[in-house]
Amino acid sequence: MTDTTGPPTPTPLGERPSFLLAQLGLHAVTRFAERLAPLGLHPRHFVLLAHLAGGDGQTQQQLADTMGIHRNVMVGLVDDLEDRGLVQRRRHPADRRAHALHLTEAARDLLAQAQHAADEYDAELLATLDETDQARLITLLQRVAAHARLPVGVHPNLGQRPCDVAPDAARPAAV
Amino acid sequence: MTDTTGPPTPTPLGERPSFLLAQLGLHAVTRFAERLAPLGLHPRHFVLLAHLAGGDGQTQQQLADTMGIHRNVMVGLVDDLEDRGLVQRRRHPADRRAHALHLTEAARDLLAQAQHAADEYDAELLATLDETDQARLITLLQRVAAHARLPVGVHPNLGQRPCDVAPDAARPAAV
DNA sequence: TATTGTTATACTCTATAACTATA
DNA sequence: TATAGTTATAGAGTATAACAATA
Repeated sequence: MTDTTGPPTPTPLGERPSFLLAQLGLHAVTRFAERLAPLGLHPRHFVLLAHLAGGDGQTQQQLADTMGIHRNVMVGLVDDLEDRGLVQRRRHPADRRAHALHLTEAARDLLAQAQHAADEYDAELLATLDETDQARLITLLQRVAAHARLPVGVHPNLGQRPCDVAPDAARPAAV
Repeated sequence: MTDTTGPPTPTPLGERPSFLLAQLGLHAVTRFAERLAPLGLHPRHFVLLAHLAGGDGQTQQQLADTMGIHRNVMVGLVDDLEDRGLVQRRRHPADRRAHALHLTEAARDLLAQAQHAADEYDAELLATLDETDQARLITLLQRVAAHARLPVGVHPNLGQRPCDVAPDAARPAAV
């Protein structure tokens, strides 16, 4: 059968996994950005700090590859964080072209607060599910992500415009 | 306890539901846009056509509210589809300021193809899960979306730049 | 010749505000 | 006065290409 007339009842958007994921993904990143804004951090800054905390001294290019963004964008992100005294560009011991990025103590304090805010938001996002279903959902999402060959912990477009993080604005607690 | 030092082991990004949703959401909308591109449709066009198929004769403002976008953006979307002969702007029977939007037969044909492409993509996206887990994931996502008070079938930022849909390009099949 | 960091440019998308014609 | 549609404008974000320093 060449079914060119289409199915009698098309799948509603609210039942499409792709649509649900797109809708929830945008919502999650927007709300998470709102939670991070009081700390003066953009979601991308959070991801950058988190990745850097996993290994000090990485180059900008390495971090850009890890985060799935272009090195040009990385320049601006590091500029922001350096202006705020959260990261330092030091001489790379082995390559004089590259910068070795290092977190400051203030950054580790602020990152801990950001992780706490993220934990709170994640809990609230899934608050309607019991613990079993929460774990089930996370596992299912991880399986789908793995099947799509998405790198673990990498997300290039984390929140473009939910908040504007001026280097000299809104940092009530740390720094 | 004022836990300002943070937890000893921060939650990895790959275990955060907010991060997984953001990552998968962007991935889904990007890949879906690629599937739709051969039809000359942007995801937003697809959503517009799908909503309009549910009720012909709506005004641009009504559709914009339904889709969660501004009426200014709706103008451009309707322009695209009208240029391609997929929708018609007719006189509204009750309000001479408004346009009554109507789908053409070509649009219904193309929409059926797009729905088919969406079904195919959704199936592939979840191909790694058996039927039980697929249904479970969709239900869990719907519950989380409902808890977040997300309107059913509404997603404003559906794919900004994965493909550029020129009104006079790339329409192999219909129209 | 290739690569790191940087800067400049153009392009896209969005948000805001205006304008008109109707209500 | 408020609303539907339209247009224009400015802003943010991105991508591409170049450049200097170094490998």
